[in-house]
Amino acid sequence: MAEEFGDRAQHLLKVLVESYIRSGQPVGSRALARDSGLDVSAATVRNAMADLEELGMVSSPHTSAGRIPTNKGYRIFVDSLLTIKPLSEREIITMRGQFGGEGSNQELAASVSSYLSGITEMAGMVMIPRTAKRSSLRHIEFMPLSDNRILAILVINEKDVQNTVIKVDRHYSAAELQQSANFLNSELTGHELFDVRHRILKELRETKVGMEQMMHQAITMAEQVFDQPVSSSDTDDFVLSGQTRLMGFEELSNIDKLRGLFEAFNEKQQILQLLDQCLDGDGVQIFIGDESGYGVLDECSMVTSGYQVDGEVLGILGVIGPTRMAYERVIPIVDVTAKLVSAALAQSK
Amino acid sequence: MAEEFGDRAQHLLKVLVESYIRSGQPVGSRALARDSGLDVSAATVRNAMADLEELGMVSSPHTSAGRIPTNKGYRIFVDSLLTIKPLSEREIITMRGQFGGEGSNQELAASVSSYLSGITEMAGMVMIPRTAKRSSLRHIEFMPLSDNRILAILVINEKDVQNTVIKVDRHYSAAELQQSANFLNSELTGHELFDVRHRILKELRETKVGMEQMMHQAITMAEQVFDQPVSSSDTDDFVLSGQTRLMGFEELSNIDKLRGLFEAFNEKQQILQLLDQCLDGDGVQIFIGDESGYGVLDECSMVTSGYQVDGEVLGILGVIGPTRMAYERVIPIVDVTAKLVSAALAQSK
DNA sequence: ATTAGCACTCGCAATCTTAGAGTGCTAAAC
DNA sequence: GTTTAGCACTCTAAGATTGCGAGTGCTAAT
Repeated sequence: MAEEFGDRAQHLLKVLVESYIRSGQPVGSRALARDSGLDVSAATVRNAMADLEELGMVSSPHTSAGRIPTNKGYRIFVDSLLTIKPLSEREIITMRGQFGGEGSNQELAASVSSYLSGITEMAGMVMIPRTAKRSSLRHIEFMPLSDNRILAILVINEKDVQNTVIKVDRHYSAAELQQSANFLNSELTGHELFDVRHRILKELRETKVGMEQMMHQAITMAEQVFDQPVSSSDTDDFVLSGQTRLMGFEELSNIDKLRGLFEAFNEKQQILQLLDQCLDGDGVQIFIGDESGYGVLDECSMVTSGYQVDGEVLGILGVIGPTRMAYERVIPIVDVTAKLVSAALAQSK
Repeated sequence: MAEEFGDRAQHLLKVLVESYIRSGQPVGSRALARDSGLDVSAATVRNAMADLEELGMVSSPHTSAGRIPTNKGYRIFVDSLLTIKPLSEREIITMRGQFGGEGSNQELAASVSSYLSGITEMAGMVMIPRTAKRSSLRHIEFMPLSDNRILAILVINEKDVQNTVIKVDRHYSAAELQQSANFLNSELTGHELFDVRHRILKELRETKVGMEQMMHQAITMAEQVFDQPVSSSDTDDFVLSGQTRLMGFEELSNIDKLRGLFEAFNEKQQILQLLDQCLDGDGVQIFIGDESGYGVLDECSMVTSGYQVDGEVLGILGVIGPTRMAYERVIPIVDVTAKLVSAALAQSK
């Protein structure tokens, strides 16, 4: 019952949010009555506003100002009131040109992130998930370093390369390492990283109990290589662009708030955690303000969508901007971008 | 003559700058007379101030405020008036513990940058120069990708790995690539990248006119690999930490200024250019305000120093902070850090 | 050359004023 | 019972006014 409110109230909320998004100013009853298209007086609107305020949808900054939407109000707005303006054919075509199949995943991500930032004039982000799933090992190679350390080079899929340094108990010659690599290549190449990590190594170890010394060493090394988080530096898998655009927004002119936000961007960890939550859902998802339970995003919203290959959500992309953003424009942009990226990935596979 | 001014004026300028750095407030004649230790009256100080103002060393924000140093005033201060407080033995020992010889150059740079930021409470930066000099090629390896593209993997020195994708005219088999790599390894391994790029390939091409097909291909590939800027992504060689700390400073509370600064940080290019200028000089160098001819650094100073191996300056590290920073503390910190990094690099070599 | 004295300037913060926007309530109208 | 008009009231934002304190520049005396 607390959530129930009539058609007119809904309509008014919609118009109010739209108006506030446009102007950034609290919306008064007179203006709202005029803009609503309804043939009601300002007094009636005032009554409705009082109800909406009681429901926690709107609030007024002070007694004699108009109303502004609360996070909850925004939530209702985007969930059930928003009329999305689909992109024109033209726009989609323009966008399609942006994401050529060239370059590594890293490069693609950077380009998409920057594109999102540019077109929405907010901050763009692309997360590249740990490549544990859907990534098959192409080749493995060892190289001796000083101090009993070995450089392992993994080639994954078609484009991506990862380097890991492991430590071993003694010095190995180049020839020995070559042998180990050959063995591992013959056993592991073509398998998905996920499988390699969770099954194959174990099997190898178990089945070949009496195996010769060399294989034993090889497997020990491999275990060390694949034990690490696959993406060598855990922070490489998240690209943020155009953060500075956020400095242009009124609601973020408070330096301390801005600072908190930028520090969060630098941490990455927390943002990634947030994005991980989106991995489950389907289609465009929206975080409004600190719904995420994450204080620094106070006056911000995130609009995200997963991109996928073969029907499986691989990663997340989206934008971060002020809560007061043009959702009806941003949502289809993020949506289409995710689909185009999915398509580009499918094609390059 | 324009630059000449007496001992007392110099002393007063020194005390003024120190006082302003401490308080951030314009310094009045009375306070300055008191703090100077000189047995003179405020009126005398006022006369001296008038002279200094004429010389462009100080200025007053408005008629009835005290004086603040201009960039030129700061310049004189750091060049000839500053008494540097050397670090205590204790502090140096603590610092020495920070930079273990572990990890790649990238990791070392990140750690140093972050350390500088932490201890100075400003932004730290470390530039890793293109590894063209002082970097010897350890190993080269090719791997076929789709679409006639080849992944080239370079191992440089002991720790660093670089990946480059090149395009070729036809498909090469793994065996063919192995052959090419073997050939190149035998010819190039152990040489410095700089030489490889500028001499050896050329020589090879010239001397072996009638060489067999395979070698020809190998050299063509190698030329493509080494033609690129050696650091695969040109932006990887600059690590900045703690930018957000800059948001805490009064003089950068202007959002637009801050935005310009952060955009410059994102560009990297321009900052790198600036740092390149430091490569020539010896010891600690200081940029004050927009001396660099670089507007966004308006109210900022950079304190930098080169770090070196075998007597050759390899890269630059330092800090960025407000012009009004505690130079007498920051300068020795940067100085010692550079020396410690040099030592750490020498050791790990 | 240095100093004391003094009039003067300026910025800052506090206080007050006014205009405008918008509300909440009440009583009448539909 | 919902809707409306009317009205008193509240609050803010923007100017205007004032007093204070800090600091200067000038002048005349030391």
